[in-house]
Amino acid sequence: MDYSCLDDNTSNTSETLSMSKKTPSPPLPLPPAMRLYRMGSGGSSVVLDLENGVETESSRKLPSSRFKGVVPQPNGRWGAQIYEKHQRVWLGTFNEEEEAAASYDIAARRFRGRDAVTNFKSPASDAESAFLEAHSKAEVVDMLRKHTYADELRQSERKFLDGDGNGRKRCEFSKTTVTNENDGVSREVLFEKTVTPSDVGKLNRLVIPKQHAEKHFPLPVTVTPSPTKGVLINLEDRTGKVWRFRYSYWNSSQSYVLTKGWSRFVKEKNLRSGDVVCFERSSGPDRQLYIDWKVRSGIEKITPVQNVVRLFGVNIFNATTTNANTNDVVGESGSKKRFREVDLFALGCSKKQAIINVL
DNA sequence: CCGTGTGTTGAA
DNA sequence: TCAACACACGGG
Repeated sequence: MDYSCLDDNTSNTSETLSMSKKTPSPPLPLPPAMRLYRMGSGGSSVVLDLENGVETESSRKLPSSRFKGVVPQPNGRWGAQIYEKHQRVWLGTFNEEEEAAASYDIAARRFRGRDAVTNFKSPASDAESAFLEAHSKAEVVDMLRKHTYADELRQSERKFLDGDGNGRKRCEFSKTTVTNENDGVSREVLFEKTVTPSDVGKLNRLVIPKQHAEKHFPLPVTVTPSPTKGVLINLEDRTGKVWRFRYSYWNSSQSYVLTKGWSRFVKEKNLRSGDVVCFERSSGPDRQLYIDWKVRSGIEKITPVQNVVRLFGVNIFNATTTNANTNDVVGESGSKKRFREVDLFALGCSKKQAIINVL
């Protein structure tokens, strides 16, 4: 948690050399079938061998990463770290091994120059090099840890393109939901979904159309009857905020869903049925995922929206808002979970029940 | 309670 | 410099 060890004055700007050394080619991917997925956490974690769905209690060994600077975490996620001055600098934890590897790469370039040995080829554009130069090591590390690097990079490039170095208040949002491409770092639009009433209702889940889910968000083998707890995915929105959702497959309804975290998104963005959510992915090596939203086209509304939360046509906002508002202003932490519970209480059912109702 | 990331060690 | 391993600590 402390970057005190980061000495930003160390000479590292190896901008002098333009001719790049060559970076090692990416390691060979493991055959998916041979991969082990971990469940649980801490010392009591158990390795689950998806090959035959058997817990191999014997092997508590964590799987090594095939990437430099990447270390496994007990819960199946991946940590990224880089060393400098005999000290480890923690770069954060990530769901995907490649994500962690890409983060290491970024740190390596910032710490050791653009010719640093990295996991992936991408020699970093001039724009990105400049961006790295413009930020301290601590700042870069912070962005990596908060998973905001890709977005900050994009923003800086947009600002640059807007000309007028006095980038005062560039009126963002002018082009609301950009299915942007020429945004410095390009993004690929994976798919969009017009949300249904139940997507924004009490079920606290978003159904991802099967075709899109299987194409873009393949889950690690739905082997065994054991209900996979799913995975956590991070998506960044247009404000740079990172959303973490649980993504899993519900056998009972044969559907792919975003669950944990989704209702919070719905609430914050005031999503209503008919609105559209858009999933995008950075074309860069980071493969950062993005989520965007736009209000239902057509009916242009005045929708003050803020104080109305309809459920079955009933505005339940009053039942929850009082707390929500105060908590929003005050709280920070600990309060949010409470909303959910209050909401559910108002509905006269538990979360579990809510889910069961779907099944 | 759970996950993060630090403490630590030994190998490269 | 680096990854492996164990687990203390802090947030939710």
